[in-house]
Amino acid sequence: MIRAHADTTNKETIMASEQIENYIKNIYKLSSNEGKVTTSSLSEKLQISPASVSEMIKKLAEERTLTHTPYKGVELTEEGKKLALRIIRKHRLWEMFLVEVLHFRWDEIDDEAERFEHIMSDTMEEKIDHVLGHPNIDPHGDPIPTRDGEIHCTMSYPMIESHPGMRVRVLRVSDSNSDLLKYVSSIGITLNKQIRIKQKMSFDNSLLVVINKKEINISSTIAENIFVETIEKE
Amino acid sequence: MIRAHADTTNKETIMASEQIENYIKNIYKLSSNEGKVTTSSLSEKLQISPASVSEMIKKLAEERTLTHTPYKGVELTEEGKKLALRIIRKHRLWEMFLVEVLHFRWDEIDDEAERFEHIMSDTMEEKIDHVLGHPNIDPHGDPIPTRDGEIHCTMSYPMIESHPGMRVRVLRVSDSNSDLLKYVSSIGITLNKQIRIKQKMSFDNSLLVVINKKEINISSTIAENIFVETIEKE
DNA sequence: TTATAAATTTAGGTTAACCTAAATTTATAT
DNA sequence: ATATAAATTTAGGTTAACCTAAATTTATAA
Repeated sequence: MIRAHADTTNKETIMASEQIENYIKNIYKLSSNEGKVTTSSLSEKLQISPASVSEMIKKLAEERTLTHTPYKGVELTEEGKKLALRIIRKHRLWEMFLVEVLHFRWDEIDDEAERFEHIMSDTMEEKIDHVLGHPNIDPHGDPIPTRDGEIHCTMSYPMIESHPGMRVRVLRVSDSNSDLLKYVSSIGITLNKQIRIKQKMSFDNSLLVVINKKEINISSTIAENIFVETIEKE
Repeated sequence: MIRAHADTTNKETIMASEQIENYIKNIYKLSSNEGKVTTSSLSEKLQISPASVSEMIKKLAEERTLTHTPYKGVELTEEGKKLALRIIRKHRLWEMFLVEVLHFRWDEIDDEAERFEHIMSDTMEEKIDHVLGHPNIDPHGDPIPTRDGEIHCTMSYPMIESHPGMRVRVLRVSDSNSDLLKYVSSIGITLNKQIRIKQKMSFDNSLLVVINKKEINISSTIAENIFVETIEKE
C-alpha cells in the first residue's frame, strides 16, 4: 500500500484514510451488534493487535471521531456515526450493484465491496444509487443508509428463535461468512423465501424446516444467521 | 492512505502496492509516448520528488520489474510490461464501463479509474469485460490491452498534421486533460466524428475546420491532442 | 576544454500504521 | 480482601513511501 498522508487525492468529501475508515465502520458495526466496543473486540474484528488498536483509538478520540473512556471502551460521536453510515452506504450500494448489474453471487461481493467502499466518489455513489433505483436493502437484506445518515432497520429476529408450526419469511442473512452464504443459497434460501418450521431438535438446537416443499435440517449456527419475520403463527 | 506492506489483501494476482502500480503504469506510458524514461520525466509525471523516484527505481530494479542504467534511464522488463498492460487494461475497461453503464461523461472518468484500477479483482475484470462485450478501445479511443498483454494500436496521427482539404475521422482524443476533453465534446467532437479541414492558420498553427456543418477554429494545442485518420485527401 | 548548469543519486529525516514486550489498570476467584 | 488473570495502555522499534539538502555525475556553453 501507499501514501501515508491523510487522503486529499480521493473523492469529494475530505475523508479519513482507508484504514481509519475501516476502524470507524467496524466500531459502528460492533456497537450496533454487541452494544459496547472495547479495544479487544475491535482488535479481534480488525485482526490488528490490541496495542495498535489502542493507539488508533487515541488518535481518533483526539480528532473527535469517537469518545474514549480509557480501559472501558469507545463510542462514536455524531460525526463518527455519520462517517460510518456513509461508508456502510457505499459498501452496500456497491454490493447491490455487483449483484444486480454484474451478476455476482451474494457470497462473492463482500470482499469486493470491502475495497471499493473506500475509493467510491460521491458522484459514483449517486450514479449507482440512481441506476439501482434508490434501493433500501442490500443483497443480504441489510439496510442501506440514506445519504444523510438515516438507516431503517427491519424488524427481524434470528430463525433459531422461531417455533415449530410457524411460517416465516427470510428478511436478512448475515454476511459475516461467505461459505455460509454459499451454503444457504445452495439449500434454496434467498431473501423473501418462505420457510415452514417443522421441528426443533432438542439435542443440538437444529431446525427441521420445509423450503420449496423439501424438508431440510438447518444447524443452529445457520439458524442464528438467518433473520426472519413471522407470517403465520399456526 | 493506508497499509505499508506489499499487498496480499487484494485480488487474485499477487500484486504490487498501489503506488508501485502507478510507477509501472506511468513508466510504460512515458516509454510509449516519449521513447525513453528518465528520473525527472517520471518525477514530473507522478508529481513526486526526483529523489523519491530515484529510490523507487532502485527498488523496482532490484525486483526485476525494470532495468536501470544509473544516470541514464529505465526500461520495463517483460515482466514489468505485462504488469503495466494489466493495469492499463483495468483502467480502460473501467472507463468504458463508467461511460457505457453509469453514463459518466468522458471528462469525468479518468480520476475515477485512476483509483479503481488498483483494486479491481480479476473476477471483476472479467465480468466487466463480458458485460461490455470485450471492447477493444476505451471512451477516449485508447486501445484496451487483452488479458495476456496484447495491445493493438490504431493508425492515427495528430490532427495538427492534417492539411486543408482533407476529411478526417477522429479515432482518439488524449485523456491527459479533462478540461480539454470537456471543451472538445462541447464543440461537437466525439469518437468517429468526421471533420473537414478548411484552412491552416500560419500565424498560430490553428485549424479552421467544419464539424456538423459548422465552421470552428481549433487551436494548435487542441489539434495536437486529437488523433485522426484520413478518409479523403482531396 | 573547462566551468557551470542540470540531472541524478545518496544521506539523513519524517510520518502513518503496524508490531512485541513491558507496565498499568480492572476484573475475578478464592 | 487480596492475589492472580485478563484487558488495556505505553514504550520502543520496524517499514514503505515520502521529503530536503548535499554529493555526485553528465551535459552544455563560453
